[in-house]
Amino acid sequence: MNLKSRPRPKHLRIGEIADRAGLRTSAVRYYESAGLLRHPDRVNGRRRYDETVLEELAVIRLAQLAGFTVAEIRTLMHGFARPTPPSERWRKLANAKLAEVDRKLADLEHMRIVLRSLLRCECPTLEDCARVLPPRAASRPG
Amino acid sequence: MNLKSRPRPKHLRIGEIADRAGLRTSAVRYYESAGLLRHPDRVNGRRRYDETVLEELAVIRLAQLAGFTVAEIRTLMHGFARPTPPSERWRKLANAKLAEVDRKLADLEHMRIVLRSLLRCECPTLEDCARVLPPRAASRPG
DNA sequence: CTGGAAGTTCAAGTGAACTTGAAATCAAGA
DNA sequence: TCTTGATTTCAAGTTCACTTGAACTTCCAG
Repeated sequence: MNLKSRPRPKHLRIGEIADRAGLRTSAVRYYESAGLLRHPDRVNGRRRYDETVLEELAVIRLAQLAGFTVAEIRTLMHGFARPTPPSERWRKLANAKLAEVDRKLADLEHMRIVLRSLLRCECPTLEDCARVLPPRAASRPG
Repeated sequence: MNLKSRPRPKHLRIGEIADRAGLRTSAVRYYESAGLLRHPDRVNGRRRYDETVLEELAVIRLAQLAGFTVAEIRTLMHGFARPTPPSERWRKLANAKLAEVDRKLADLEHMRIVLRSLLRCECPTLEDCARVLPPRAASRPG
């Protein structure tokens, strides 16, 4: 039989996985405990991975770049009844996240405006600077 | 003497201060303990304020709207040799903050781009979505 | 066999800006 | 006086994504 020709799955320890993914081993263990990665096989108590875990870590990274929290990534990866295509998974989560990102963007743009005006300030006291503010808590217009 | 005509400083308790500022009393105490507000007079152990504290709270709020942390606000309000005009105080802090805000803005813009592309995803698996990512940790280009 | 690197678990620490809880005190109206 | 509500202090909890520390165990080269 052609046992040799079949590429047998190299078993990798957590240190090598972490290195290849640019993570600390503690992060890999954390992802496992947080339900992002499933429990890998163990050899004498130590985790043994095959290379597919690197793809799962890449998914995690992609989702992080998109701003998703660990809880959201868990939903994304394991929170759907079986064969749910990525398109639907993303749609379920990305719209809300987009709205969230847009809110944060607006906040930061506002900060920029405030900061620029503060840099042009000529008030005699700090209290004078603050007098331009709306009387009370009016951060979100009713 | 015209004692009546002189507006005597109404002494306000912490609850009223908090209400007028749109804060919780716990926040006002926190600001005091964090060195943003000085220790007010006490009557029978309870804090008594005059209305000027509302202006200091307005300064705090302004600074928060600009994105400053509590530590930075403390510097702003009490971290300068005495008669330092606001212009100089703001300048010392606002430039760095502006750079910080711009970095966060860029991060969020990037998230937006990623999210929009995910919403257009047609990959058969999540792992395929992630294949477009740069091989390893390349978040900041060298 | 030995030493050191790498692995294990579990609890606790990090930072930011407050909030909450507990237990006690105080003011004021019925 | 009773009772309610506001206040006090202090420590600890909250959220997030990990990291760190302590105390062991296991693997591997020499």
